[in-house]
Amino acid sequence: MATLYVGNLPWSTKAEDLQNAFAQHGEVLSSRVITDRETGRSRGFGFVEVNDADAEKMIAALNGTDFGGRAITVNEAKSREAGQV
DNA sequence: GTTGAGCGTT
Repeated sequence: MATLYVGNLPWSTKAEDLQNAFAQHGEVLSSRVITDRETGRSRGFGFVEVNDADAEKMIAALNGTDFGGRAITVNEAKSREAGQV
């Protein structure tokens, strides 16, 4: 699988919103919206875990597209664990 | 009741 970074999200975006949007373009394994740990507010970005074979297509399909009124940024995520070779 | 580049949590 692959992890996708999703940025420029509206404050009101939820994990299920990402899952719904990405599921239309590929196989979504899981999704997560990053919220402030101390306040609980959305940080305006998140991550979507998808099938590795569909990751590129989903990035191309959703990167720069309108989401809740904002053009979101979608890229392959780089992070703390897993996904790095 | 806010903000706007950036890469999360066991």
